[in-house]
Amino acid sequence: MRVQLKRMGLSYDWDREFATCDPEYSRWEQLIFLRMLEAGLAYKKGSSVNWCPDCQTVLANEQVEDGCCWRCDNLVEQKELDQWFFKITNYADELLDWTEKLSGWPERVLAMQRNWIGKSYGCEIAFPVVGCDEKIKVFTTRPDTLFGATFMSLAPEHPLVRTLVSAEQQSAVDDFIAQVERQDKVQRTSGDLEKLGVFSGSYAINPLTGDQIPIYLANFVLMDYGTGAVMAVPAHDQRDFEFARKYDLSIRVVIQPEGDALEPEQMAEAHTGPGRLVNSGQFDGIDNETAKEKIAEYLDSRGEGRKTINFRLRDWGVSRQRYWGTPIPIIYCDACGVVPVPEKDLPVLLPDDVELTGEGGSPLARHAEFLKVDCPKCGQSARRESDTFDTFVESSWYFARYACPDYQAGPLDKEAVNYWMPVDQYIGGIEHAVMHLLYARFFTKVLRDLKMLDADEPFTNLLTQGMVCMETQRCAEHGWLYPEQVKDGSCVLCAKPVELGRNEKMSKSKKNVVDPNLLIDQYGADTARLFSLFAAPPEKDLEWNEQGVEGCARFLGRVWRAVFDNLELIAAAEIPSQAEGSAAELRRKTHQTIKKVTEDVDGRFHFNTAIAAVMELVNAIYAFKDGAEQPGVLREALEAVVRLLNPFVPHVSEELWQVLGHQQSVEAAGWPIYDEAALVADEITLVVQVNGKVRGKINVPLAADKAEVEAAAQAEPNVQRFLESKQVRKIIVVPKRLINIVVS
RNA sequence: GCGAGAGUGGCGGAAUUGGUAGACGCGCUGGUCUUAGGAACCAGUAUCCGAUGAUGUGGGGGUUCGAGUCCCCCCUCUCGCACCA
Repeated sequence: MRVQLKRMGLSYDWDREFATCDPEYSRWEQLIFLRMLEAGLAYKKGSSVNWCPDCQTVLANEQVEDGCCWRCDNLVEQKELDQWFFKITNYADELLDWTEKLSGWPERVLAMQRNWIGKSYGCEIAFPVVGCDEKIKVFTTRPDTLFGATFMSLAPEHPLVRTLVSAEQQSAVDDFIAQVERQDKVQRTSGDLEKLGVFSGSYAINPLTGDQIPIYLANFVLMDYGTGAVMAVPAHDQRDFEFARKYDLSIRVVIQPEGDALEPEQMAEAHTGPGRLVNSGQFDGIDNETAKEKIAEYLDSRGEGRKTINFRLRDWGVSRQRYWGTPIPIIYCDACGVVPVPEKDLPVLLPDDVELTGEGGSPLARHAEFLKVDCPKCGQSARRESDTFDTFVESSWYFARYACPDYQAGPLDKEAVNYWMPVDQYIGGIEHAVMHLLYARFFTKVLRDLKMLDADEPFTNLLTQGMVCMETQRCAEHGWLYPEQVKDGSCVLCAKPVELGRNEKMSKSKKNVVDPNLLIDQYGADTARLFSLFAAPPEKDLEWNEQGVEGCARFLGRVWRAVFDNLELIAAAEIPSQAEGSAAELRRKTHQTIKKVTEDVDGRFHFNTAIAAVMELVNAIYAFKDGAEQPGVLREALEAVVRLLNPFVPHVSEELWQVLGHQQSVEAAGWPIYDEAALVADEITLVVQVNGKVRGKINVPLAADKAEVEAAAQAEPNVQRFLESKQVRKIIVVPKRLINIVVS
């Protein structure tokens, strides 16, 4: 990896290099964990967790994509396990608030994070159960519809289900739960799943109407959102509406939209929009937004409910049953319980003699020597934690450690970290929008609260670069083919015609890949660099295209020849401070290009247009025929090309800089500065429009005033044709750009 | 369903503040040089028309002297989230 990065000529500060599996890095990571433990930001609890049977490990919610493992794409199961968690929910509000302040981040990443955090304002309401002391708590964002709650839906996993089921309904409920359990989580949350439920046999009491309402179990109610119980308002919630129709439950309209009169029997769908309250006792006539407040206050005053805020975000489960990862520095003692590893014993290192059987399960859990440890408190024999941290923990603070990679006295040298952090410009793929980028933000806030650094946020500006894509190719007999396995549209193995597939992200599995080493061997690192910057703006996917690569190689050849072909001519030439005639034009182009490239690169990252501008300058150099008269201007132009290209093609530009007669590196020459005076021409071309359509162009002196410009425009022969027998009503002059003559 | 983004030549893409739409590159066409060209250089290349010109940035309206750009409605695509109560 390092060799390849160097081969591409990338300028990393290798002095700061470290690996997150270095013992020193583990030591400080484990120390951070111990501090989090003391601060109550890390805790252990038994819960239902995401389990990937293929990886044989637990996954955080963020790491489950469409019900599948983010790494291996296998279906994720639920499993009851004791796991370590980080209290990211403590920071839910702050993480959310800052999404409004991170102006240097792409909106879609912020939107994904907001979505993930999922803050919603609502009300928690306690429903008494008939013939039982228990109350069922529900979370709702619509307390205004409480009078319309005609039944209740519980998640099948709800802890009160066992208490609530009546003897008559026992077998029906058991069947239903078994049926739901058979469905995996993807099916369960797929949206078009048929809504199914079963009556529990018990009734709750609607605290406002006093009505007894049946309690159902429903497959669409999720235990891990809200309280796992829902007050069902069929008239004003589509899901409840469908459920009520299916099981013939009563529907009560409590919100009437303006100018309409809803009747339960005639409704085809729930009314979820605004309106005024009806059938709602003392709240009748109030608009529903106001009613949300009023009813919440009323419930609060009677101790039956309170306003709450609910988050979708769950705490970050960090235990992994993998070998590769930082060991969690914890010891379990029969006498003392959960004991943190003392600081002096850090780091807890992975044993280097584990057996990787491939059978699954953590190899550490089977490693007797690793597990065996004496309790630091009582000295009796105890057992080490065999789980390791999610590797996202490592990537959550490495950027801060880069500020002080050799610091010995703690995880972070606060002074150095405060100097470097936050990172001015962070670059990463969009795939980490709600994993790495959320965890890194969380960790930064934790480290701040642990007084290890001062930054609130880790990354001021974020660029989500696109992926490199290429056409896939497939042979009926041999499957996916590497590009070099295709000759003239046929498979080299069997000569069968090759089917062209979609443009997809380069991946080994689909064989649509380019080997960087071969690419560098054939074209050189500079061509590879130039193409990847020129083909598309960095945030877009890059379509790899062999002909485009060749075009870039061709351009570098053109630059090379432009220098060598003119070398003799410019050998003794000095850079001029002004020029005449065609040389003045070239000089203007040179300085305009310096300006354009500077502005495109600095902050805008529009490398493709910057490179295009240099290409224009090179084209102008080829078109320039008066080099013999003013060789200094030619030298200036060629040197500008070389200097402007330096960040993109460092090897070629360094070489050419020497050829141009310089002793020092082109980098030492610094970035070129444009001469403001060289940008302006004496004469400028203006577009003349008549009624908004281009009818001609005129050349006028730069200093021409408005009256002169107007006169010249109207004198243009082609323009005159369109002015004949027309009345000029208005003339708009946009300085240095155009004139629009409005006629009737 | 909700949220975000996008839709411009044969292709990748430009147009930064409302001011010449299509920069630059690929591809294609023609030419020069050459034994040869898959090298290099030059010219051309949005569409329609013989031409002055007309049309043209997913579709339809609007604001404006002027709209790819601003506003409204609609269509399509990509990404993310999703029975979130």
